[in-house]
This record gives sequence, structure tokens and C-alpha cells, in this order.
Amino acid sequence: MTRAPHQILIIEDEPVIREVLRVLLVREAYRVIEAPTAARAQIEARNHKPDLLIVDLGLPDGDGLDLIRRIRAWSSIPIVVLSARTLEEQKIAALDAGADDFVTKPFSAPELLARVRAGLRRGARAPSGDAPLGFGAVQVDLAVRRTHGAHAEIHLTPVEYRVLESLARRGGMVVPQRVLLREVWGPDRGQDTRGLRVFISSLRAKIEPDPRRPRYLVTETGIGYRLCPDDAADAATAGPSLER
Amino acid sequence: MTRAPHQILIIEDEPVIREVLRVLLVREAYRVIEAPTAARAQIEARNHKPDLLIVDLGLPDGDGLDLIRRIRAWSSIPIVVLSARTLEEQKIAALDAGADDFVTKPFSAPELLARVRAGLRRGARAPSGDAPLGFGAVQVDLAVRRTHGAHAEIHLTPVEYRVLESLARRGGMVVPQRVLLREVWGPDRGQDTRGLRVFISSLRAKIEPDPRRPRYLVTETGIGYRLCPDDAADAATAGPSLER
DNA sequence: CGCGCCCGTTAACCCGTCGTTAAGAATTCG
DNA sequence: CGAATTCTTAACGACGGGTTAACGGGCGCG
Repeated sequence: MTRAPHQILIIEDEPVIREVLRVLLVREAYRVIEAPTAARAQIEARNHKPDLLIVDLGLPDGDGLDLIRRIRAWSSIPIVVLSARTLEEQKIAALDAGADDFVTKPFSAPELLARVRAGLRRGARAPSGDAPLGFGAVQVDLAVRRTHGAHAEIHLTPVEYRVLESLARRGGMVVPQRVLLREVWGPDRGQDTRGLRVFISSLRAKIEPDPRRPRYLVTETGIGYRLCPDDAADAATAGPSLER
Repeated sequence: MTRAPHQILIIEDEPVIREVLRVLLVREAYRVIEAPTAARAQIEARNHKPDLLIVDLGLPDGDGLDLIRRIRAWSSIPIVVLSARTLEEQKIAALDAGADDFVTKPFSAPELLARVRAGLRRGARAPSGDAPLGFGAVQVDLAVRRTHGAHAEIHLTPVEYRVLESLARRGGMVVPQRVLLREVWGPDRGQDTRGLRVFISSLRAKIEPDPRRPRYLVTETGIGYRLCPDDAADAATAGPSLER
């Protein structure tokens, strides 16, 4: 797989860390753009359309979270967040705002690069299901919004489709409940997971062979849900590739 | 195996000890840089990007702890701390600040060299988010939050994952109990290690081949714990026979 | 030799979260 | 305008995870 020179935008106010990041990434043959402020970052992002963003939270002008939300309004570029704080709160908030991954300082070079690779891999993927999802005898085609089981057509409601899309986009990864809430119902919904649970239940009733013992739509208690279709070719996300 | 000449930065004010260290390390074919002060150390570290730091606590200008914290803001170079005082407090504080290992003066040459080797080994390995951890037949993928043993999936609870993450970030090095408590439960938890011990126990029950004799999740009495996953090479296949 | 500290393990309890059903709003469509 | 479908909300049982307490063992120290 020939790697076109990916372009990465670094948003970091502290020159020292910016330098470290730049050297690290350039050495991996990435093209690098830098922005010291959130305001500048928006301009750069629009102009260069980078393949990935590295954002340090706690920028001088305006919160980093705000920047993420604003970028997310018009783009789905993978965003890797960099933060000194180890608090879970911060992490959740960033992911909630639309970040894809999270690295806490101090970070190791291999770790950061791994996240970057993962992000780029994710970004390279087809945006939404051109390949139908398989759950045993049930097949869901998100692209044309059609689902059929072993013997008959199955009907999914709009919200059910959106939940599935949200889960499928991060194929195999756990999707936090807050992320699901935001992506399905919009940002105004707090943390009220009651509705979500109802739809998970009804989804399971439709796609799981034995809804009592979920196999494809799995709960991660306290975190969220994970969707694992039994299709093989979908190895895009969890690739064990450790190439150099 | 051919060992590339690792570069080690010694931060030590007392010329005599510095000399001893230098000779010791050069004899092992390491390249050595020296810095008598914390201020100088930062410059050298940034310029030469050494593979490991040896820091003497109690430097003239500014505390060694401060230096560690400042380095840790942008790098995860392995740091071995050298301390004259035998106080546990000192060790803990250093590890808490981000050091990886410690040696108390007077030290024996073999001991120091062992710590150095361990540190370098750790630095060479990738404590990355996307490489699964191998524990004999058990494989833990922190990125995807998925764990499977020889025959079946293994379920880890959220706290168990967080403990593992915290340990894996410092792969192979000692993680003080305080650090674990803070990273897993947040800063409000004092030093109540009771809960931690319970989770260590249940983790061992899930990932250790023989939980009675821990091999991967090792206790450092009075200090903390250490996680030593298999090397990536023989992760999947080998069912390593360990009978003692 | 005995005492105390630290660690490991088990078990009990409490509370949060999850899954499900059902009934009332909202929306769509004929 | 009415009916059907969809979404929301409520309620409640069940389960699992987290916390704490209690006990036993190993080890060092007096």
C-alpha cells in the first residue's frame, strides 16, 4: 500500500512541544502544518484540508474543545487530542466534542505515532457502509437503508438506522454512550441514556439471533456499546500492522 | 544481536560520582553525555535526545523532581533516579513525578546496569495504544477494549481496563500505588490501597497463567506494581511453559 | 520468638446501570 | 381528519461491578 504523503495539522501553543511533534512527524515522512492558536487553526484547516489534526487542549484563545466542535461542523477529519490532564472528565468531554482519539502528556513517540496511524487509517476508510453489515442471517445495508433476514424483509426505523450507522462507523470499537447520544440526537441531549437503551433493545430484537444473549451488539457496562458484524473483510480499524 | 550505541544522559552534580557513572557506562559501550545542573540537563536532553536519563535527586539548582516533571511534559524518555537518601518518601515522590526506576546510593554496578538495561528495553518497545499486550495465551487489546484467552473471550471491567492502561503506559517499569490510584480513581482518593489490591487480584485471576505466582503483573513491595507483557515476537503462538 | 506491616484473597453488601414492557406524546401518511 | 407508526418517558426487576471488611500468610524487625 503506497502511502501518499499525509498532511497533518498540529495545533499547539507551546513552541517546544510543537517542535517535538514536528520533528517526530516529519521523520515519518508526513507533511506538517502548524498553528499556535485555535483561530489560526481554523484557517489552516480550511486552506490545506489536512488528513489529520493534532489538537492540544488548553490553547490560549478559546478552548480546544470549541475548536473541535467548530471543525466538526463541516468536516470529519480525524482529530487526535493532546492533553496534560489525566482526568477522565477531560477525556470524555473531548471525545464528546467529536475527537477521535486521546493522548495524555507525557506521550511516547511510538504511542503518538500509533494513534496518528490509526487515525489516518480510519480517515481513509469509506465514510459509510458501502458494504452491508452481516449479523448471522440478517444483513443490513446502511447505504440504501434496507435490511433482510433469513426469510423476510426486516423494517428498521430511522433512529435505529442512525444508531447502527454511528456504531458501524467505528467498527469494532466501543462507542461511548455520550457519543451515540450526540451523533443520533444532536448535542442538546444531556446524558439521558434511557431512550438509547430502548433502541438498543429493539435493535437487538431485530438483528440478534438470541436477543437475550447479545452477540453482535455488545454492552460495555459503564462505557457504551460495540458493534461487531461477523463480516471478515472489514479489518480496516483494528489492523495489527506495525510496519515502519 | 547488534546493539546500536545507546545514548545516556547523566545528571549529577558531584564530579566523583559522575566520573564513576561515566566509566561504568562507557565500559558497556554506551555513549554518555553529562550535565552537572538541572538547567543544563534540559538543554542537553533537548539537543541530543538521549535514550535514557540518570538523574541524581538533590541537585544544586532546583530540585531533581522538578526537572523530571519538566522533562515529562514533552517526553517519555526512561528516567532512572539516583538517590542518596534511603527514605521511601523520596523514591515515591520521584516515581510520582514521572521517573521510571530508582537506585539508592550506595549502588552496586550490576544493579545500576540492570536498571539501565531495563529502561532501555522499555524505551525500545512501543507502549502504544494499538499493539495488543500479550500474557502467555491471553491477549489484551486496550485500544479496542477486547481480551481473549486461549479458548474464549475474557471480560474485563472498566476499572480493570483502566488499571491495565495505567500500567501499560509505563510498560515494564514500576508504577507507584499513588500514581495508580490517581490515574484510575482520580485525585480525590487518598492513599487507600485496599480497592487497588482487590483489582490487582482479579486482574491476575484473568490474565496470569498461575495467579498464585504472578509473572506478568508483579508486586514491588512498598512501592507499587509492574507490568511485563511478552515481547511482541512470541505473543500469539507460544504457550510458554513455566514451571518453577 | 513474637509482633507488626504489607500484601493477597474471599465474601458480603450496596448501589448504579442495564434491559424490558407498556403507555402516553408526536409525527407522518393516507 | 383519522389512523398507524415512531418516538419518548416512566417504571421496575435483575444483574453486575465497586466498595469495604475480615482473615491469613509472608517477611522483616525488635
